[in-house]
This record gives sequence, structure tokens and C-alpha cells, in this order.
Amino acid sequence: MSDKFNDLLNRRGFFWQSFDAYKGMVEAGGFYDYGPLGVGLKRNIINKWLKTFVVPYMDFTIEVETPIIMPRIVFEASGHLENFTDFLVTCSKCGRKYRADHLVEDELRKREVKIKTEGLDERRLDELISQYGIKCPNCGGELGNVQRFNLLFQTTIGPYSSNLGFIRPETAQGMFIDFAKLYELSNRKLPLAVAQVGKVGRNEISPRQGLVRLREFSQMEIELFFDPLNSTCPYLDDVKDVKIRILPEDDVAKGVSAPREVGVKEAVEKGYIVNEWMGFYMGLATVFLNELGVPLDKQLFLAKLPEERAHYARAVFDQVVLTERFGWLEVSGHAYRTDYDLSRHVKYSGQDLSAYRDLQVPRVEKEMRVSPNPVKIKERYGGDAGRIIKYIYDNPDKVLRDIESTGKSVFEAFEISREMIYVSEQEKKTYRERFIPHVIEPSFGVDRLLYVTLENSFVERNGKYVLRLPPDIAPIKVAVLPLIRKDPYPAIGRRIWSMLVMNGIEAVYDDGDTIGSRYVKYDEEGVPFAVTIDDKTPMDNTVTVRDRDTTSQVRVSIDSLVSVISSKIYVRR
RNA sequence: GCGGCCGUAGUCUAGUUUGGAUCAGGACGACGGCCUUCCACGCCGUAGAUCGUGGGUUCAAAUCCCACCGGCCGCACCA
Repeated sequence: MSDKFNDLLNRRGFFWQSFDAYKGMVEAGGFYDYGPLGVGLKRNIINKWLKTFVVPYMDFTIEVETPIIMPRIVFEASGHLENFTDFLVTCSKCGRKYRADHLVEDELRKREVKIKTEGLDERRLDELISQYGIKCPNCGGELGNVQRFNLLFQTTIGPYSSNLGFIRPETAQGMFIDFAKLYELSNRKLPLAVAQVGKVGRNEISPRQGLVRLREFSQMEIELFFDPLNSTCPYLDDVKDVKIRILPEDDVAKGVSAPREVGVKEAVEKGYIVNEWMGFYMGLATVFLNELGVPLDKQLFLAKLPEERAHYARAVFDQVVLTERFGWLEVSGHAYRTDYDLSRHVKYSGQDLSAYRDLQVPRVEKEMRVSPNPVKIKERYGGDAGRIIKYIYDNPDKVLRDIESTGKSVFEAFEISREMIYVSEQEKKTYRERFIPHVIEPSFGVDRLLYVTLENSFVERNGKYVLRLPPDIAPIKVAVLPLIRKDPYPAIGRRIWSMLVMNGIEAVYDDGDTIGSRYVKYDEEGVPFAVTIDDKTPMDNTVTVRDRDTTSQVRVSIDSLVSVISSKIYVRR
């Protein structure tokens, strides 16, 4: 299947490896171009995501677009400069590079020393290498110092080479940085969801496997900001009937491999998912995948154990899809990022990225207020009163404390006694307090979704191939096909084609070849409908509409064609 | 990054073992024409190849050697 499938995608031009003209001259794997059909399909997948995650929830969801190149400090704050790294060690003799933590673990296992190197820093790894005398496994040479290889793409901003910039490895940071503005624009309401679709870059050491591991790819992310004291999701009922397949953290830790199939609500109630918002988005993610044509039994939410999680995350589920070619493939990640990101940006930028929370019971604080009594002060010290009064205003707490403990407070040569000040007790009420919101992040990889959509749509029929793409995401909706190229059929066909595209329906016109070979061609391109002009058309203004998946045809009038096709495209399954 | 296999028109491929007369052969696709009345594979014709890149051996290299780049598979990696 895999060969025929790849052959079809290649022939029909969905996507291909970039820089083909320079093949063999440059090392630049992990980049792909989308061809005409790939572009349309990708756009439609993004649109479906927007219609699933953003449009129905515009009462609390907004969309932004932020740069893909960001200055260094952003990634100091986010922790990516420090943590988004692999450890490499280079042999000083033969120049080979190894993953340091894995090399150490492997070599020590050979000496029957069991040690976990996950999470060790480069100093500790250096120590282990010298302590056990680990040498290059290839040539036996001395190993150099362990170095971090950072997966961020680096560039400079402007003409000064010291002004470093980096391509973002996730769209998320732009949304965190903008939180204060976005919160303000949303009338300071939580929960607030911010969505962003865009490109990101990760300088992978050895990318491979086509669209599945790219150095530059597209993400669709949402950062949901909420009050950690109120994590209820009022929209959870929208997905209450959605069944998900899940392997919770406890199961993963115990080595259980059979997933549980439960409703979203049940998964939250039983504690498989620690947060309602996370459950909500995981429910939507399942619906989304269903509508892309991925059956439920090929979907799974897989919990990540603490040591597998990114530096910012408290809980993570990977949404994985069973593929023919790559096995279980991660298409989205659902992370509880806590207040990590906002707090870090507060610390590094000095800006306030907090939100307000109304207190149900106002907090009451008692405050003693001290003010001078000018009459008494003048009585005793006359012309010096002014300085004394100012002193009391500037140091009310000290004056009060002194008087309460010793009966007087001394300022230069003056004694301030109890009768020289007024003391009043005041209540201060606080109705709201500030806090840093917590974040739930569903994050989708567009390119991988495109791949699994294509793979799931591929079927063989009578020795021919069909892409059964859901009609609403198919890049071309209709092929207009005169049965033969002879007057008056082509003219009618062109008129119908024009009518369709003017109504926003993506269509192609084709009068070449035999009718059968054209059906095969457009089946391969995933075109869900074919309109055929035959000998009846000039007589009664009707055409046939052929369904790609059943090959059956219905005859409709040209006048009703646009509405018939539209209703077939957007039917909810 | 390691190991194995591989790189010939848009695509798939013959030729590589045994270097030379194949100025690289075929099929699909594309384009032009003919024929045509509903599910690829009717007929005729046309165009299309720096044989991955660079270097070496040789009178002669797609073919042998080396390096590099890329691809596939396995291992590793994939915050």
C-alpha cells in the first residue's frame, strides 16, 4: 500500500522535497514544498481546525499572529536556550559525534553499571566519562567535553552580529508575551483562549521520514489562560458525548498498554485527565480527527511520564494516530503548562502579566493611621514644629512603635509624646487580587495531520486508487467533464465551470482523454464530485453528478447545480 | 550519527557484475493530430537524460576507485 500511496502523492504533486534543483549539492533535509493540491488541502485542514476550535468559541477565543523570528531574551525567558538541547560529545581523534547521555548510559551498561542519564547536565556527564574512562567506541580516542547542541535556528537581527535572534520552535511564546494586551482587549476576562497558526523551525540533527519530521513546519496552537482556583470548563458539555481513547499516566507507569475508551466527562471525573479544559480540548481534538477521516480505533491519547515531559509541563497527553508507515504518530500535544511561561516572562521583562480575580469575601486588613497634632507640637516646640510634623508624616510606624513601647519617640533634640499624635484605626478592604494565570495548551502539527488525512483517505478500487478525502477538505471539489470534445459540449462545460468557480467552488475543467481515464485521474486527486455533460444536456439543461466514493450518478439541472454541490460538500457526517 | 541498500527524461525502469559499436533502450505521463457518446491501458506523431555532484584510474567510465550530497530500511535521536 505504502508504495502505491507514495507514488500517487508524488505523481499528483501534493508535496515534494525542497531545493530539488540543488539535489546533491547541499545538505538541507527536512524541508518540503507543497504543490497545488497540497496547498489547498493544508489550507482546508487549517480552516477546519478554526471552525472546530476557534469560531464556535469566539466568546472567549481570539486569534493573533506574531513573528517567527524573535530576540534572544525571549528564549532565555522561555527556557529554550537552556533546555531545548541535546548533549553531544565529540571524539578528539576521529571527530565523531555522539549523544553524550546515551553514550554514557550504553558504555556503563556494558560494564554492568546501571545509571539513568536522563536529566543530567554536561558537568555530571563529563565527570562520569572521566570517572569510568569512557573512550570513543569507534576509534578509542579521547572524548572532548560534553557540549549542548541547541535545536533553535539562530540568526542576527539588524547589522550588529551580537544582536542574536532565533526562529521560534513553537508559536506559543508570542501569545504569552502579548498576554497583558490580549487580556485587556478581552475586557480582563478569564478564561481567555488565544489561537495562532504559523510556521516554526527546529534545527533537528537528522530529520527524515518526509512530512513527519521537518526542520520547518506549521503549527496550530491555543493557549488557554485560566484561574487556577477555578479550572471548571463551562463548555465541557459540548463534548460530553464524545468518546476518546486514552492511556492515563497511571496506566503508562504500570506498563498497561490497552487503552480505555471513555467519554470525555468520565475521563475527567475519574482523574485520567487532571483538568477540565484539557479534557474539553482533547474531546474537540477527537472530533477534529474523526472529521478528517481518522477512525476512533486509530486514535489514542498517550500520557507522558514526568521524565519524558518538556521543561515547562505538569501534565502532557500526546494525541497519536496509528499510521501504516510510521506506526503511532503524534499529531497533537495537550500540555498543562501551569504559570511557568507567564512567570518567566514577568521575571525577564519586568512587565506585569497577571490577571485579576474577584474575591468572594473582601479581604479586610486593619491599619493604624498616625498623624501629627500640630496644635500640641507648636505649644511645646514653637518654630520647630514644621520639621517635627514632617518627620512624623515620614516615619509614622516608627513614631507609633516608640510611643507604644516607651511613651515617647525621639527626633533630634525633640521628644514626641502621645498627645502630639492622633492615632486612628482604619479598615482597608480588598475586593480583588492579582495572580498569574495557568495555561492549557493544545498544539497541532499541520503537516502531520495532512499526512494522516491522506493516508486514511487512500483506498484501492478495482486496481485503481482513490483518495476519499472528506468533501469539505478536498482541495478541488468538482471536475467538469464533457463526455466528448465536440460541439456543443466543451462550451457548455466551460460555462458550468465558470459558474462553479464564481460561486466559490473550487473546480477544474477537462475535455481530454476518454471519460474513464478522467474519472480515474480525479479519483486519485480526491475530487469528490464529477459533473458530466452528455447528449441530454443540450436538450434539457441537465448534467450528471458523479460521487467519487460510490461512482453512482444523479441527474440535476444546471440551475440547481451550485446548491446541490454545496449541500453535498458541507454535509455534517 | 551508525550499519545496509540505492541515485539513469516529469515518473518508473533496462544497461553497471565482465569499461568500448545503445552518440543510453523501454513503459507511463505530457504535448499535437485522428477516432470518439459514461468509468484507466484505440491509432499516428513530437518533445523530453549535464546517467546525484566533484575528483581519480584508463586510449575509453552510467559502468571501476575515492570523497561529498541526497534517498530508503534498521538502530539511535525526536525538549
